[in-house]
Amino acid sequence: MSQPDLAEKPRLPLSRERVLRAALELADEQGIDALTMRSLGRELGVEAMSLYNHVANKEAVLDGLVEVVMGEVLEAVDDVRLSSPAEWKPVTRRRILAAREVMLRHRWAPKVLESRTEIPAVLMRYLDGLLGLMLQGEFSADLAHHAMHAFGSRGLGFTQELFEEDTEMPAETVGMMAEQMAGEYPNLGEMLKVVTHDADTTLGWCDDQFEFEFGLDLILDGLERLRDAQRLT
Amino acid sequence: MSQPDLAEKPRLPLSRERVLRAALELADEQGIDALTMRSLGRELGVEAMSLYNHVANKEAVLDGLVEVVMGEVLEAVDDVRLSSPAEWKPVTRRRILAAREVMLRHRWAPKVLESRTEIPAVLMRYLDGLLGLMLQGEFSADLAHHAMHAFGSRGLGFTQELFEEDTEMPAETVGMMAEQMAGEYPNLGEMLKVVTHDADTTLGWCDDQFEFEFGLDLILDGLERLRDAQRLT
DNA sequence: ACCTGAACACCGTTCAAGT
DNA sequence: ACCTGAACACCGTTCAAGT
Repeated sequence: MSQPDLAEKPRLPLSRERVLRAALELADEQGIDALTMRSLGRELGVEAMSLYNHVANKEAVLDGLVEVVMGEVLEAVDDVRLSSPAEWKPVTRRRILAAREVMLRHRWAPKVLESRTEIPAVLMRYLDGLLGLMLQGEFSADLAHHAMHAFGSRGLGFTQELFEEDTEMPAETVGMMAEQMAGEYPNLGEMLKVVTHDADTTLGWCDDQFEFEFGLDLILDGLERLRDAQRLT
Repeated sequence: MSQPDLAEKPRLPLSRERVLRAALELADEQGIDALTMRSLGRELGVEAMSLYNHVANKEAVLDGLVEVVMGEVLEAVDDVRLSSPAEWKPVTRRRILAAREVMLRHRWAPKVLESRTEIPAVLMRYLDGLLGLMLQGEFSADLAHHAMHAFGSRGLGFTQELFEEDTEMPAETVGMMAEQMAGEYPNLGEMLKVVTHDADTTLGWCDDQFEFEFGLDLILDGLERLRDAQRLT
């Protein structure tokens, strides 16, 4: 057919934008390991090699994903000015939990973020905003600096997960596990026994969101105390 | 030569032990990315495929590395019994800093640990020990549970590094960077200016060990406070 | 029982060739 | 200017063949 392809799909041209959008979708739906240049090409109905016309290489794709995700974070937290220093704690708390919601939508994001060799500019922007809250909250520059380190990845809404989020289990099952475990791991066994027997205790087994907020509040409270101590001197 | 190889090196036979020792050395010296089945074979003067007679696959090698590293950690921290509950804080602190020393000797360890899909038994053993200290310190099972989550990877002596440890810089250089940065990142710029001008402030620029201990103490202090509050009820 | 060589199915990426 | 096909240099791993 020498006719111009009237019947064919418009097949909008490739672009960095489209490549990144496809990459995001792929990572969200199939995980970051499923994202290869070849699979990404397939998703776009194109050979893998065509992608190199729009992105330098795979690292550039990952950099782009970080930009997109951090963009979502920055959008979710754009309230910056405190009307009073006292607002520091609740505002910071809200901001970090908002960042966390974005991270939970893109579970691969922490891993990709961690794999960057240069600090992405979007991350700098976010950290600058977080630091701004501390300065407005009347932290000294020095204490604010330490605070940023103390937050670590928690400031972005995630923690290093030492073990995968387990599937939900009925309290009974956990109780049985406790029995089994008690032999090799006496303290874990004992803890599990108590935690699962008290009904009024934190529900069932590890609730990641609860634990995240627990750790976050521990740090926020500690920092506030240090700030107040520093003010008196 | 039909003679038996008297002159050749004894060439002690391969074994899981030897494979792991070579892997450890390779990872320590050249980084974890340089550890491939082929490079590991080369190190041992053998084809990559021979390794499969002694380890199931590459994942098994990484599992083995975790065992070795956590073994070093467990060795470094075998003091367990507290003579009094009050000892909880200093002993826990020492234990975690001892674990950190091992991690600093094997910089790839956090990444490998994080990549395990099952919780390694050696890790469980370590966590059980840490939990034991908390229980001896008269934490309730529930609070001890939350505390373990709050520690996260810090309990093992490392934090998620959002940016690589920069090379040491003279204070002047940092000062210049601050000027440059102030445009795009006003809060970071301001912080840097102050931090680098105060001579009596925390030395120079980010001291990782200092920041780690700062964050650790923040958590330990917070936990102790919660424990004492819980005791009164 | 252990080691090897060739091969397979995947990567990311280069490059000359097509349109 | 953009896309493609063949190819290269790497992975981890399988398997039949050697000793």
